[in-house]
Amino acid sequence: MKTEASAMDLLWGRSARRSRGPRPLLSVAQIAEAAVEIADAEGLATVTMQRVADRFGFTAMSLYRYVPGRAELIALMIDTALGVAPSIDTPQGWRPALRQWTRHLYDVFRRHPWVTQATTQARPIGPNELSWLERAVAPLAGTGLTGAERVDAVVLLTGHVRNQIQAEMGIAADGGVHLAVALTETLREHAADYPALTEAADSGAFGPGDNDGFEFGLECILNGIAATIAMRPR
Amino acid sequence: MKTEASAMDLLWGRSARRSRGPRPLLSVAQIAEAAVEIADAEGLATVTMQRVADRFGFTAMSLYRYVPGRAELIALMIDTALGVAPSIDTPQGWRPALRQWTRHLYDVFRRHPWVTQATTQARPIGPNELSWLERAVAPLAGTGLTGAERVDAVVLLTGHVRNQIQAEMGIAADGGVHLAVALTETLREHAADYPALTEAADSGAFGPGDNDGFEFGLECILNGIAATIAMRPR
DNA sequence: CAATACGGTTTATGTTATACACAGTCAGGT
DNA sequence: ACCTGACTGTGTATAACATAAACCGTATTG
Repeated sequence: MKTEASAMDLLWGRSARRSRGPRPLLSVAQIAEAAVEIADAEGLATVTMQRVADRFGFTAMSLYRYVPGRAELIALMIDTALGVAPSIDTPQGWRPALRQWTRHLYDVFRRHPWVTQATTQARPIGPNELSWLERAVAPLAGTGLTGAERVDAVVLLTGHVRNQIQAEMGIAADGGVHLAVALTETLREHAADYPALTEAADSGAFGPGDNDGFEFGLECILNGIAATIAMRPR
Repeated sequence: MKTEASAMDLLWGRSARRSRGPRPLLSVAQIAEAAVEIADAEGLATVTMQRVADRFGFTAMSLYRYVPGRAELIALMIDTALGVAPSIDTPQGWRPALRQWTRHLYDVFRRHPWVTQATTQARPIGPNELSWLERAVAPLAGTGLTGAERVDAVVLLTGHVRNQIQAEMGIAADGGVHLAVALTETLREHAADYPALTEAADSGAFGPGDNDGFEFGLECILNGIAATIAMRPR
């Protein structure tokens, strides 16, 4: 028999405590943590049931006592990696609060870059992930935005973080060469077909310069939210 | 022998035309198109070399004459699915132009939802993908933004589209139940832990209502870009 | 015409998730 | 204090997958 608990049950700790047979030597949390460590070190693809089990000196199959399958394990990994959302210590309005929140999220994603890959598939939401949502939606109360819009605004910020991390991980990888080089070279060859990009590149768009896409985008979104709020009746 | 062309060579059509042996019965484009059809119909995971080859009545191995491996095939699929970027027919400034561009991109992603999964890994950029970038950066020329910022702004929009599609594909999938239901149910059980979210939900955040996260976010970002431009010296 | 490069196939290998049945082990009622 | 049965971890097996290597016929080129 394998675990019958759904991913949702596991995430929300609804495991029926069975007290009959031998005591389990592992726990779902332990397994998830080990998997996260592997993913942090060598990427999501290298997280196999085998490797996780090896960490404990167990066989791959033994993990199926705790987790229904690999997909559910990954869902657990995400919630484990996110951890509970940090509290925000700036009470001066929604703007600095969201700025700080976004930077916190950015840090987490930088520590666990594989999360961007893992979160692309449909998956259940765990308590930690929900806590992040909660902390971001809270400061937007009383801004005149509807509940739906408050959530949408937060989704916007999350998307920015995801996208930024991905870009940093190197959107282009042609034999290990960095995006900047690969793209600039390609652009040089096809300058006629991509005049606007070429012009942007010439003014230093892809250089390793002081450009910080994350901060630029963050302020941009915050400006946009502010503008949207401003045109709302209070 | 297999194909020695790199993904970049394939994408940019740098295939050395060999005229020696028998004529190829397939083409890289045909293969990519077939793979895209499979992914559209049944998801990226079901795109195996076997299934693609079956479409032509060939063996899986025959594909390796055209494509170095599965990763390169996926890169080709992305560029094929994107297609060449549509031209923008509104010359009234960058705002409507970018709005239209983003909606176009949104449509493409809706037609090929698997692209969001595929683009999470490091990959080479193809001519079509670059054409999309080009069309979006162009209207931002002369806005006072630096080249780097122009690209950052476009990346922002792309991230929004990606994120939105993903959300639509159902961030939560607990046995086929939709995000709205699953989340609202979870929230009800833990209302005390997530007060702000509960409040937002009560005001209709997750209902199937008239809320359109895509349009909200889009206007938000455009507002933000406008605000950023406004505080630039001309 | 002969050499050779090339397209497609056959066969094989290593990796993966996972199904299934078995053996040891421990809790709980008697 | 015992059984007894539920539950845990293991061994073995299977199927799907990507891909490597060797092979064979064919069509082009010298």
